[in-house]
Amino acid sequence: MAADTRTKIIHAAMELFWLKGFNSTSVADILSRTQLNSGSLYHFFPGKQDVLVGVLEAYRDGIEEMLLKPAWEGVDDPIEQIFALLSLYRRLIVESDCAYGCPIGSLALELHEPDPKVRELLAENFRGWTRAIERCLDQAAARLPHDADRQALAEFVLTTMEGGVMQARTHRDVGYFDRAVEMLRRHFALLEQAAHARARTHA
Amino acid sequence: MAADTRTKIIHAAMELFWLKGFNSTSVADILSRTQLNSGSLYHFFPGKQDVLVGVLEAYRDGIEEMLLKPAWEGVDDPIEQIFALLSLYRRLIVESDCAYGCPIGSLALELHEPDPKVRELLAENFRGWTRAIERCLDQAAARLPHDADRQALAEFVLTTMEGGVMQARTHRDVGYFDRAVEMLRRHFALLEQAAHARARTHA
DNA sequence: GTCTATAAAAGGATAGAC
DNA sequence: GTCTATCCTTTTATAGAC
Repeated sequence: MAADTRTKIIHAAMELFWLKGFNSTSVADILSRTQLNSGSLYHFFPGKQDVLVGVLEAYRDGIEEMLLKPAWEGVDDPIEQIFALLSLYRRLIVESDCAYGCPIGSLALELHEPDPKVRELLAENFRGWTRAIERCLDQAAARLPHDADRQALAEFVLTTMEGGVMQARTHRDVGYFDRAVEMLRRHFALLEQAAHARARTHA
Repeated sequence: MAADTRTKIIHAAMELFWLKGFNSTSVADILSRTQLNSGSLYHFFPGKQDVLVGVLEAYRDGIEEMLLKPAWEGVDDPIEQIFALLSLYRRLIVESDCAYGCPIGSLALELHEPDPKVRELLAENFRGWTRAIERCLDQAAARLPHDADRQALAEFVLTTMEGGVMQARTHRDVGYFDRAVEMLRRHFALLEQAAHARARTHA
């Protein structure tokens, strides 16, 4: 089915905000890419800010289908699902010649005084991401120390992704991302070891 | 001594780029804050982009005096120096009501097609930061597993800081930063344990 | 719902006197 | 080195016909 006008605008803006950022994307850019006219855009959106709201809602609502499902294709182990998601980001980095930036993270740092709706949507996007990781950790709970803070650990996976993406992009070298992920893997290995050791002690 | 014009511009731009970002800071903003006129700025800088270069050079050249020295006041243990630096960021987050963003990280994600000079300066800033951490790790080498990759570990400290700052800012809650740092602390604790265990085995 | 034309403002940068 | 005035472009947004 041909996308309706509103959807076309959201998708074009999604890509442009990702490629150039919010401030560097003009309404004219969006119109030119969609082959629409000013009147159409302002019929659906009061202003550019509202297009951003639509884009952030689309990211939030698409996390399952557009991000997690592709990343977890054929991966069953919950811990490996976490690293499979990180591998997907690695692919995006490589495919963009290390110019990739997480669209949510980039917007979160670009917008210095976002209106409350925008800020809340950025936070919702992060929460959706970390909750997905948290579900993996819950499934793997038996392999982790029982006092492990799974929420904090899930947030730390996001921390690793965002920090790794930022450095890979800045240095234009995916090695920075790889090493960050490797550190996280080592952390999980140490946690699983600690859980084992403790289990043995109490056996 | 009264700062000369060039310095005044750099300092004003430094603060404005940090508060509002590069694209959202106009030349007029800089002029208004410095009480200077357009002619003065363009006498010292060919354009706005070049002011940015000056700002990034100032950050790079000031890392020791402006960042590390204050952070490490009275802290001798090299591992504790790492966490003292992170504590300084925590203070900045709290003092800004959780609106704080790392100026380098924010610019690194805001500027999507930076010219080579700007990109290289962003990278140099990150390198200066991670090298400082690496020096701490070198001093603490005996307490870490001997096969520990200290460069990767130093980069991971930056990863933690940047990811933690980004989430604290987005959620407007310093707890996100605290939990990221706590995870890192746990990682260091596990590393020191592993180093100990191995040392005992080989004794 | 979409089109064209255009208003209204902001932004980067320059010119030329002093 | 600094001042004022101003050019030119880009940008967001609106008006009103269709």
